[in-house]
Amino acid sequence: MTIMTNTDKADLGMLVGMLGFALRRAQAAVTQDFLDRFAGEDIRPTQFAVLMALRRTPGLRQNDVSRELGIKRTNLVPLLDELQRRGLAERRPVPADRRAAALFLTEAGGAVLDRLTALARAHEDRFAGRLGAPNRTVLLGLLSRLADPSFDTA
Amino acid sequence: MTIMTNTDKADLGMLVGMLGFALRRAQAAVTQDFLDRFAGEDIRPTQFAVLMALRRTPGLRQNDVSRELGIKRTNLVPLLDELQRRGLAERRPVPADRRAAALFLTEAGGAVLDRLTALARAHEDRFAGRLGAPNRTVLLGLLSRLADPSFDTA
DNA sequence: TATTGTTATACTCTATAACTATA
DNA sequence: TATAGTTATAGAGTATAACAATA
Repeated sequence: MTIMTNTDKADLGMLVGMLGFALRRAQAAVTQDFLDRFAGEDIRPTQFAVLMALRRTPGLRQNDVSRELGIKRTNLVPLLDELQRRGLAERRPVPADRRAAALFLTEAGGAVLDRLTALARAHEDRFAGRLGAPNRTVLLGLLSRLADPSFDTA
Repeated sequence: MTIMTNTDKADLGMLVGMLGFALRRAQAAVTQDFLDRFAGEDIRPTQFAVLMALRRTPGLRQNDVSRELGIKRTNLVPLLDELQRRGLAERRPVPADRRAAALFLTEAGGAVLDRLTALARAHEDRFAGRLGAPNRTVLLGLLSRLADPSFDTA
């Protein structure tokens, strides 16, 4: 009896037709490009998302940020500790609720975020180029639809 | 001076228009559904991918599997240890290269994979329903294009 | 009683260096 | 010298339970 072996490239078969697998590969490519570009600023994707949220909506509470960005409250604490340690964001007391902390970009944080935004634009442009700009819009729509359970019964 | 606060839902602004963020949210939704459905079989996405690859291409070497699926060789070892411990897959010596191990589904592994495939089909159907079947095909095409650097200069 | 932020902790995923046995 | 598989380990990312202060 001969033992069958196969040293060819794996034929992934129906695996490549599965959404989860396709998403994983696409996200790996996009995340790697992000990490390369942002390495010099030492900013991770989640930190960038928080800074963006604070620019768009100053005064957010930690609770809001964690809920909207899908970060557990408990994991947001050390992330904010570091942004604060680096002088990019700050927690301010909320007079109306002394349990809460309102979050703001510092002036330095705003300047850094300006640089980061330029990096992010080049990052987005790379993948817009890979897709074609109209397809990028299509993709964003389909991805948000994937994440939205309200389309389940439709 | 009044301290401005904002307890509304965060306006995520241009964050929702970023591919990385959209991919993260979509993948979270898809992965959660996968984990829910596969919890009873105690199979994780990566384990499932390996089993699928072994069905499609019996006799693959660990090196091939790790390269094609994007798993580090080193992390594949404990994964295979467990599949083997549970009697779902096995390593067989390769006469032509005594360093290598050829990977195969066991009979029990094949039977389990039949069940898993049915779960996977229902899983895929949920999101096909969320998108509409034609859109699912469009999405898969755009995702594979995102992951393919050969489109960079095109 | 419930909520906000916090601490401590654990589990998964991923990544690197170095070893072994073969080639 | 290089490669296949392995070991040990470290770092992210993410998860739960429980606490103090406040509502």
